[in-house]
Amino acid sequence: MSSVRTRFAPSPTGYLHIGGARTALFNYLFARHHGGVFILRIEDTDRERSTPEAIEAIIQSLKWLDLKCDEGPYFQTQRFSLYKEKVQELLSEGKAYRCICTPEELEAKRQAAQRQKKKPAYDGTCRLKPPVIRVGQPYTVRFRSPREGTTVVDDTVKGEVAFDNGELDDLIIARSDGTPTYNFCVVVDDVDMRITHVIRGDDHLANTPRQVLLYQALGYPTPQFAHVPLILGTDKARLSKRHGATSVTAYKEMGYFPEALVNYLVRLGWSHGDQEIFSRDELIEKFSLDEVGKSAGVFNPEKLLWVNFHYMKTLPLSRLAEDVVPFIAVKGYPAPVDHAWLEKMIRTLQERASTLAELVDLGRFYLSDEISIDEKAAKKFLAREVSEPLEELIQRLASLPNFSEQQIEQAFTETLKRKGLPLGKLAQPVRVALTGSTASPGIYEVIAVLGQERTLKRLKKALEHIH
RNA sequence: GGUCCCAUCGUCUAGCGGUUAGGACACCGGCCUCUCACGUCGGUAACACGGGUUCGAGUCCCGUUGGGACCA
Repeated sequence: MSSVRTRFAPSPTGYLHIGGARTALFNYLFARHHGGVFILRIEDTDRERSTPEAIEAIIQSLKWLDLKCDEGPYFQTQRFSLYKEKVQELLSEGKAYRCICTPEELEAKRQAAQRQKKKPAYDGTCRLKPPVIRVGQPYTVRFRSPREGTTVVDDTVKGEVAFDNGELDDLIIARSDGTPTYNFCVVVDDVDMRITHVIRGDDHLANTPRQVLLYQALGYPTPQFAHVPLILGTDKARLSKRHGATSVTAYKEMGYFPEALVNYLVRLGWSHGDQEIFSRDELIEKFSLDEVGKSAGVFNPEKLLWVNFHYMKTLPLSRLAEDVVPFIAVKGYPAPVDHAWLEKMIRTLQERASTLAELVDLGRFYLSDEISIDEKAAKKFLAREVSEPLEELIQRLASLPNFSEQQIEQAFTETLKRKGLPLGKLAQPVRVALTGSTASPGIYEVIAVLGQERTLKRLKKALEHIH
């Protein structure tokens, strides 16, 4: 048994889609699990719609998700000579034939067939009577598909799926300009790259019998197929742009972690008992096509958010500090130079933010001194009766030798004891004064992170506001 | 329209002939508490329908319905 070789073969017509990312992930995990090889092949034969930007975006997204390929990227546009060679081979063996029917004729036939309620398949004019081709006359090449019998696709996920050969008409494998067509290139490439397991979206299942026939004609064994169910939007239609963000890039920009996206995506269609969170090593160890479900799944952004939140709480602070920097920049805040301070700040916020973008939003009062104070909060908490305890607190905080959380807490309790107040009576006004809002991390933490100077400045400003 | 695929809480899913049908997200309560969260405890909520097979079907078979994909 030769070693496992899988491939991910996207068409570079846009950003890497969530569904594509999951297909890539499954291929990657399957290959890694079996100690095999994961290959990236760019299917860029549609020159109209393929762009270099899309190629770059796909490669970058895979890199971000940490799905490294062992071979490739290969580009189909660089492999035309191979396809042509294979077309010639089928032609010379009589397994394919030239067809001079024009698009107009074909269209007319199709319409005639539909009028008679027959299936609009190619009628086989040139298959039955080999055409005489004049010099320079354009022709397509069609695959001579068997008329009788059935073709069975052995699929790891779906089981054995039988197709009646009578339903399959003679597929065009080369267009009149000589370029090969999709199904043909796929088969030739998968053969040439010695792909052992074709793991791809459900949407390719109906194409598969044609490909199986092509394998047979070319004289190669078929790989093992595994068609994984599609990802749907909330309305149960195939996930697309109109369902909102669907590209990997978009999630990166919204402040999601690659680990979270991978973890969410792998569980959409695959499960391992009741386990929800998997490390990369666990994924490689546990992933199996046997546990991939058959039915399509609805993409649930809220669960993804929860998974991301999990990683927010568990990823090391140094990593969070590194990742959050670009999100601070897009908001226009100055980048904190003190990495240790950034980590302290994040520690107070990480169990309150689900994304890096939200982290920055919640931490805005740390990142800028131009805080906007919520009017309602100010009215309620920055009232006259707090001015006395606030003044005392300011004095105590100002005299602290080192500004530790413990000392800060002590300053609070002593002030409160003297004034006979519960903590809430002082904590909330201070919170509003320092953060502009009634909701924030623990007040001692906030003060410790802000530091003595900034804290006193804001508290004094609030005191002025009260008077 | 033809061919093919699919069907357990709202969503992701466990289940592989005998279960009080389990977990997770979301939602709703209690506790914790300086606010917001985290955490924790508990709750609402599902086998699409109809026939079989079987002592016994969520589980096997057939049909219906519904959804999806591909081709045109």
